[in-house]
Amino acid sequence: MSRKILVTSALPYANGSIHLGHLVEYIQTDIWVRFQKMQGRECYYVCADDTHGTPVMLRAQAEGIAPEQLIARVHGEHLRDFQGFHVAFDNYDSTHSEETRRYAESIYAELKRAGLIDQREIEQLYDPAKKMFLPDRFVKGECPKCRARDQYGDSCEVCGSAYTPSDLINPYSVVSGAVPIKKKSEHYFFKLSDPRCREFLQAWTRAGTLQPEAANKLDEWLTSGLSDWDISRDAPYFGFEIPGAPGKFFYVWLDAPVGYMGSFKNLCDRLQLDFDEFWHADAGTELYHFIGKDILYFHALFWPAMLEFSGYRKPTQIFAHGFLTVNGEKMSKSRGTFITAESYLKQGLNPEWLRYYYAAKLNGSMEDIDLNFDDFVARVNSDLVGKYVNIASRCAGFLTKRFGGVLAAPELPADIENAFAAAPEEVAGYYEKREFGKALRKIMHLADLANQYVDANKPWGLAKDPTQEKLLHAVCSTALALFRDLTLYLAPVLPQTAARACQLLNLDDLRWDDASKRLPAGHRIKPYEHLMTRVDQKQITALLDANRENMQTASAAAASAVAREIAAVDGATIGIDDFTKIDLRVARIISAEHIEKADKLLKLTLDLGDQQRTVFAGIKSAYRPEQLVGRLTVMVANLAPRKMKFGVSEGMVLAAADDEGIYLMSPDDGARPGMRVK
RNA sequence: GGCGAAUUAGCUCAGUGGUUAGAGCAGUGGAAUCAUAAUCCAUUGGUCCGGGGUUCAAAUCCCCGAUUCGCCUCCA
Repeated sequence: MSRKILVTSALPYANGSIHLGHLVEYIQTDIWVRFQKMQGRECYYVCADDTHGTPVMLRAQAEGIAPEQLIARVHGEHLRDFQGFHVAFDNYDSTHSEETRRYAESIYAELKRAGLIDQREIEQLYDPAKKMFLPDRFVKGECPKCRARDQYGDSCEVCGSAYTPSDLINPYSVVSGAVPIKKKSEHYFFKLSDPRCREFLQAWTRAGTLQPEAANKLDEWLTSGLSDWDISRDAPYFGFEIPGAPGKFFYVWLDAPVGYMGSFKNLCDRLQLDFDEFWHADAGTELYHFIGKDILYFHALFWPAMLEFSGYRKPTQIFAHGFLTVNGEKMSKSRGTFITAESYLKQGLNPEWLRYYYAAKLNGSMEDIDLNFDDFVARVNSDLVGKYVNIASRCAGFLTKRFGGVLAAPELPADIENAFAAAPEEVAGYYEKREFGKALRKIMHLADLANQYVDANKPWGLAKDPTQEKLLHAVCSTALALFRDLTLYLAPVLPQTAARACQLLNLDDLRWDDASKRLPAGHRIKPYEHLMTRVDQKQITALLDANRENMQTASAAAASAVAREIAAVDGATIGIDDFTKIDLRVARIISAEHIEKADKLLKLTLDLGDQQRTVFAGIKSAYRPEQLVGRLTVMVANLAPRKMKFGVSEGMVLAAADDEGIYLMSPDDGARPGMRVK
């Protein structure tokens, strides 16, 4: 029986644009799905926007629109970006749908009936100005260990220590700037600590459902013990209200994976498919989730447990991939070092270049992959234009001009015949295992053979000799037959180029088993039009420049939004008395040195006129010590001394900072060390 | 701090006990001129992160160290 396969990619969050990091996953999944479809398998690829949660709610407020308006707009943007990269979902839905609500509610009801839902009171930080509970990310303050300022509620970026939001010194709400208070609330928990869950997960995670590295990671988590999972959030919250629990909503991570079901149900209704055939506990069909390694926890623990104890089938396998780095550097959403899908397309870069490059780097593991733009240019130009497209380009002209576009029977030398005959199975094996890099390596080796064949037979030489007419015809027809095979193998990666090659070859479509059938003598092709242009390094430069500009605009917009929020809250202002408590002094930096093992700190010695101070400043990323020595700056002179990992810091220097950089304060000319700043 | 992963040619990567460690690209030398996109032939290049060990034999297995990156739960 032919395989029936349901495939998902992780749902992108509706609070942000699709960037090149997201695309690794969607391109990976799309290639795999296209491959399965070419094999003639019944395969569906569904996805959706993940729409619920605090960030979406707050962003909609900041924009002055309803969350529903925001998610509708973002849904359109996301779908546009995916289509731009030829990611062909069978359905792209939203978690804010009746289908998803229904499955979320029924799964919850089943878990409750199974005795796996617990209720208990917990204490959390609460924003009294905004009247809402604050997730960790929305509370900032000073690190309890090293006193670094503006640290998130979970861990310190300066000293790396982990803690809880209530440990923060001088905490403030990122939303309003108000001081959070502690408040109790009743929460609902999925009892993952229940022995039934533990036993089930121990078996499930070792049943070949995960990559070996993922299974190891899960093993660590399982042996260290699972605690219950908090699945409720208090109003105000954009999401689904929990049945029978007014003011309580499903946590976004509960209904996000349920969105896979919701989206598929929506597809079933459109195409008259049988939902149960894919989701019934005993379903004989296959279910695969492509995810990033960062959300393994949710997909390999919570999600299968939810499905198991609510009577549904579990995923056949979870395919986790690594993160994307760009030119060797980590790209981070919050830092804004990302290139959006939209800007890539707007700059006129070919989406298939990126699909090819990612595919060349992808394998079945969760290792990170690096987008190195120099390598990108070299690889795309050499492989796709130089090797692959070149074969058609150098032979199709003869066929059109000399033979009316009609093919002769191909005549392959034995070694090439053998190499190509073995390819369909080998390449298919690589695609199936998600070893795309190996697949492309093999395909490019075949392209090399095809170019060698052309070179050995020199059609341009044959063309000058009227007695060689027949051989010229055979050679060009053979080369084109090889080009057809290569197109077939590349089609999952390059759907658009493959479609245009089909036009050239006058074929309706390409199926994998066509590889065994040569184009017959007498088949007529169409005139050659160029199939792909080269990447110009200048296009890359322009792309990088464009995203730098975008980021500045974006951070400026974000800053003004924060300013509006802060201005709206009375509690955020202080009186002059509060300000005069701070003793600010002009100081001269008389020495600055690196600290062994410190990632962010420099050790400064400051001259205050009548005394010297040692201050550790988190400015290593922006300044070299030799740039600092001798210059004037401003310090807080009456800050309590603080023991830090590398010594005692006796104050702090003032600097402006955002995601882009750190800028130390300087007084105008004439200021002298020790002068008070007020 | 604990645990884990990675480190191989200028670049991107293969290679998990067995000749003299490979590929593509880049570089160098030559050939070709069909292709408004290029190719073909030859070739330079390696302390396999460092050190120690096991073994007849180590890039591969073990130990120590360096660097980078993750994870260490209610964070998307």
